[in-house]
Amino acid sequence: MNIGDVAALSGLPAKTIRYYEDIGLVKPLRSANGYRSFRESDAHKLAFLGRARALGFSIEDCRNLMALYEDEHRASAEVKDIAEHHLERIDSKIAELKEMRATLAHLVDACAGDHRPDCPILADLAKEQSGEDRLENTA
Amino acid sequence: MNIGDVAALSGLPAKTIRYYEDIGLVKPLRSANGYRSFRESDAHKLAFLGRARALGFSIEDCRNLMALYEDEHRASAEVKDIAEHHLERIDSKIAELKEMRATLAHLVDACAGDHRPDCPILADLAKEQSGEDRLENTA
DNA sequence: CTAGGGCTTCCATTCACTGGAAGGTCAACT
DNA sequence: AGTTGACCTTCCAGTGAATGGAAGCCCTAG
Repeated sequence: MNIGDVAALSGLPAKTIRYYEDIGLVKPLRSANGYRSFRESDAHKLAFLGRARALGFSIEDCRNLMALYEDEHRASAEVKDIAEHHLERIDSKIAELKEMRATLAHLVDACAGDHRPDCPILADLAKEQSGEDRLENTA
Repeated sequence: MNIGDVAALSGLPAKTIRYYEDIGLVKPLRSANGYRSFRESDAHKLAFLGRARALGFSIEDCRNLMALYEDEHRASAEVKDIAEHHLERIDSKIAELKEMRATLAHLVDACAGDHRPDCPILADLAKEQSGEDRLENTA
């Protein structure tokens, strides 16, 4: 299979597949003409990577997950550990975004959004420092 | 004020402040010794930037928000527009993360996490393509 | 034999910093 | 006067995970 074929199969852009070879995630063979030659197993790996990335795993996580996948003697605990850590990262990211969302939604709500210059959003961004900060600076 | 002082005041690392000067977000004066010399207004700007960034606005958004902040004849509608777009981005990001979270939590839940190699997480990542994909490829 | 599509490599760019090296400056203490 | 040590300067490189583009092979169809 040429790169275009695995790209179609895995749903990954050819560019990305080349990049994955660059960083050692796949090691396709080479045809006589210099083209990358992908085996079934390479296509399978790439699909695996695509799904892991879609779940938000980092490349390093993917590397580790692949290694575990290929290790018949793995302990599922190791996989679960990676997944649980990732779940925590997702959760804190969600929490962070929700907090931003809450603040921002509040400000957007308060803003008239008309032709006049008065704007609670800008007022908030420009406000003097909050309680804790003021304490620090006054101390 | 030297850079360390505004860093303390704004809560931004000195490195970041230099970077902001680099990309034209602040324009501190220079002392005879070559040190950056920040006015009150610069410190104020940096605090503004810090808060906007903390709300997740991109640097380009920050640039525009600053410009609006400094424009007495702005229409609050312009500010609100930027904020609403950002709110949408946040919402779709949250939705995306929640979806990941749901899938991942399900898999983590199903995984024994013991010494045995059997692992639903890996099984899912390695599975043959899903319904839609199979349709596409069979066609 | 030429046009096109697919493939190759290499380099630059993205975003928003961050780290580090090499060196100048300044205030304080010996 | 000398020397720490904290602070400041510039410049270059790296982060993550690709993505864009240029220049140039390769292969097939017409």
